[in-house]
Amino acid sequence: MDAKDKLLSHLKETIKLTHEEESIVCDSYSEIHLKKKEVLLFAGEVSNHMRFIAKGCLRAYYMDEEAKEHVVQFGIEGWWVNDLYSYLTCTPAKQFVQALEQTTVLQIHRDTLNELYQKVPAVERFYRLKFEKAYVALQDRTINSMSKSAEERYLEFRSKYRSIEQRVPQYMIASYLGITPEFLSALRKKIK
Amino acid sequence: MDAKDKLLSHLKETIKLTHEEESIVCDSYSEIHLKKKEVLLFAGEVSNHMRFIAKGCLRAYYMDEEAKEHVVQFGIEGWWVNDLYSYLTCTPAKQFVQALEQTTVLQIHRDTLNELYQKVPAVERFYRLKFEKAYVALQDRTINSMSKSAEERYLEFRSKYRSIEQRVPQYMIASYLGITPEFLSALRKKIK
DNA sequence: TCCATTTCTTAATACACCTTAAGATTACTG
DNA sequence: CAGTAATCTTAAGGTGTATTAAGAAATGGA
Repeated sequence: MDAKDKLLSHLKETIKLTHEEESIVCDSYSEIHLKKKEVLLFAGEVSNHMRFIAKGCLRAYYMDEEAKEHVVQFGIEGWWVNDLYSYLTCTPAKQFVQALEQTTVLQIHRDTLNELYQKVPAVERFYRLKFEKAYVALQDRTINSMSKSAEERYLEFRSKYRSIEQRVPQYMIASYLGITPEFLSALRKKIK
Repeated sequence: MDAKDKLLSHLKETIKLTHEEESIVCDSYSEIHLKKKEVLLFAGEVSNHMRFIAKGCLRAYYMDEEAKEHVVQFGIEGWWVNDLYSYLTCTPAKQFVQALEQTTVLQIHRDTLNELYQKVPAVERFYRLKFEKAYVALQDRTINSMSKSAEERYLEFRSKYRSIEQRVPQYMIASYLGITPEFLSALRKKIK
């Protein structure tokens, strides 16, 4: 199954599309190939695309004043990864988006997407739901990180994203959880 | 200026409305009066309304497993406060919304709002932008709470929301910042 | 296959923030 | 205006997580 088929079947989990609409949709996205470690979006640029992972693995992260990296999100096949903040507000991104493996991304420019909303209204509904879910996930994470211990957060991450845990380096998981790699290592030892 | 005028002028900061549209909009919202400490939304209920504060002060908070309260958001005149998660997904709210002062709220039911989107398309745009901003604010907060010390977060809160700081109890600010009231008290002493 | 790089672990010490408990203020309510 | 409730402060001692430094293990490139 090629990248565009993956996108179509992903969309069709949520909305219905006629054959004609399917081809309009396909024509609107362009396919990007990334090597491991390649950066797709740099902080400082405006994120002008919505991005779908057809294959591979990405992370979004930002750098604080002391140049330390903080992982905000991981994504694998079937996920959307972006600096939504930047995309939605047309302001410079605070986050980088980087490939952690060789990765295929389908992306659509904001202008193209707005045209697509007109041509295929169901797509607007798809993205509205997408933004809502992004909000919900973020809120869960905020509440979580403020009220649970690092150990609880790690156990939750593990049960929720087992497939991701096995694909990305531990020090990035530590960063995602908001702890140091040393402390995560200690936690893992303790839990086992 | 009465409550509905406040809502209208708030909307008109972002979108344009004809006189006819203004009256359609006004008819869609209902006015609620709350006493201090009164709860507008209980965790467990589905939040079916978008809520605008015309006067007064609200907080949104949730309770963890140990029945401790965590303040998620404050709001004063001109703000929207809600459990957006619940509203957007029609699932039971995790948060309570409670008045911290005698408060006037204008609220619109989801069904009424969806009808209003049809009648006055500019309103849909208003809310789309509202949801985007809510996302952005939440992301800022998440990043903030994970990468900054309590002292930095407090100083930032103070400069950003001076008007709120003066209206709500310190122990709620501590809760919002994710620290204990005792520690906030110590911070304040140290800073002065 | 080997070397260089990346990633993970261990352990000692340090600090940010919490817990508990008590008392001091301040704000409501009758 | 007093009494009670709500809020804020102080202080001692404890815990979770960070920092630093070093070495061990895994991975990738030549």
